Amino acid sequence: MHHIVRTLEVDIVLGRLYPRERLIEEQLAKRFKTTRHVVRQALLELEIHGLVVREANKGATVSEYSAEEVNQLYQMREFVERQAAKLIPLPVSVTSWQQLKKICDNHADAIENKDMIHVVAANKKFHQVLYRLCGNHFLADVIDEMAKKANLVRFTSGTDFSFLQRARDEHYEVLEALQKDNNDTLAKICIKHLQPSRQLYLEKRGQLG
Amino acid sequence: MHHIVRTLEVDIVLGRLYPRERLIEEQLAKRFKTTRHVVRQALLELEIHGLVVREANKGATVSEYSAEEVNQLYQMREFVERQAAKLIPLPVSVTSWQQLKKICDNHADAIENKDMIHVVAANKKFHQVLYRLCGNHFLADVIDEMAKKANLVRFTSGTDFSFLQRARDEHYEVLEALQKDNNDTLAKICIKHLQPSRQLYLEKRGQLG
DNA sequence: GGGTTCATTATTGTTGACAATATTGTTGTC
DNA sequence: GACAACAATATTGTCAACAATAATGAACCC
Repeated sequence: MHHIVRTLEVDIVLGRLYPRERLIEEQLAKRFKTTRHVVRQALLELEIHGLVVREANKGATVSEYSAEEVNQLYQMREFVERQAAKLIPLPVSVTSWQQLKKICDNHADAIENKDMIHVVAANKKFHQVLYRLCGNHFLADVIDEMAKKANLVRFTSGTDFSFLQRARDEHYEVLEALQKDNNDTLAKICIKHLQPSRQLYLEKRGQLG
Repeated sequence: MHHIVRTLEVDIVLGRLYPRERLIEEQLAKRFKTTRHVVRQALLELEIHGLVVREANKGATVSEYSAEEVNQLYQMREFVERQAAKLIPLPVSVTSWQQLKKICDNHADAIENKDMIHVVAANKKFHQVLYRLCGNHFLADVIDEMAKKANLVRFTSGTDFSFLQRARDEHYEVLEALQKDNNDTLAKICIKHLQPSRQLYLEKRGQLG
């Protein structure tokens, strides 16, 4: 079941699913070669995480955030990621650093190959491993949750190459900061890393509304 | 279905359900006069919120947090509640204030009557309405989520009267602060308000382990 | 008696069918 | 042609029965 949830999340990140798009149980059941039952559970999970909205007897649709909500969401992300960055004991252990380095390199490779699925996976993994270093898993979980919600927003056209390159470079900046002993510097980079997707969305939204 | 979730949450707050206690689908189905199916969904929801743990083919049990996790949880609660307190525009509107006042009074009444169910309900409502004033519903939601998790910890023996009285008095302190124009003061009261339950748990835990 | 295998029971996991509801399409009337 | 009432369809919600798995207890062997 969790496989369905993850796949739908990826669909959302990659813009294969749009906000307000309907999610029909039977169709999903057919697609994932399973029964409506397990699809239902998956939709419930997505609903709880705020990625889809469900109305009784009407069904599920992909959530949509207003510009105001997007601002609130990013305000929250900055807030929790800054805190986590401040809590990470610096410099980090060699093993942690190497683990992150590896993920970064995978991410970079995936970008080169325009393999968006692995780009998304490596990117997600990088942030998860990074923020778990703060030592507080409640905080790390919230960061992860907010990142998922932000995926609703980041409907980047798949080939926004400079956008991806910038993210990649910033990951290496993070790696560098993790070897030094200045949490404020690390926090600054993390916050900076949040801005492009936020702005991209608000611009696109501005064009529409 | 949501009714089951809420009822089980209350059971947890009131200590009618203990950490590690098994939750058997059929028993719950009988108790709530429904089918296992809807019980299952309720358990899934509780699992996602971290209140129960489910193992494949083995069933669901009420979650248990280690002392370390409790510390992390309260660290997180202080962090988010402080932030929300700082964001609330002060002084609050008259209508908001009166709404909170009413809830406070209900809470006080329920304590007098030793009506624990309403005590819990009013207490929960007070915090929800209060923190929603911060204007960021993502933040407010996280605060709510953390409060739910903390309920696993606060297995207060139902008649801990002085504990309840103190909470009640602190609510009125909050009300007072909401009429003034000092977010730091408000934040301090909010943080102070968190301490008793944290300490109570750690003491009890200390007795055990 | 201690341990191992096997049967029994308790519990969860899965399925298909049916009921309830909302949406859409159609007909008939004015 | 616009509107209302009704019929048909699409979709979600609920249920009971069955299958699969894990926990428990009994019988057996050494």
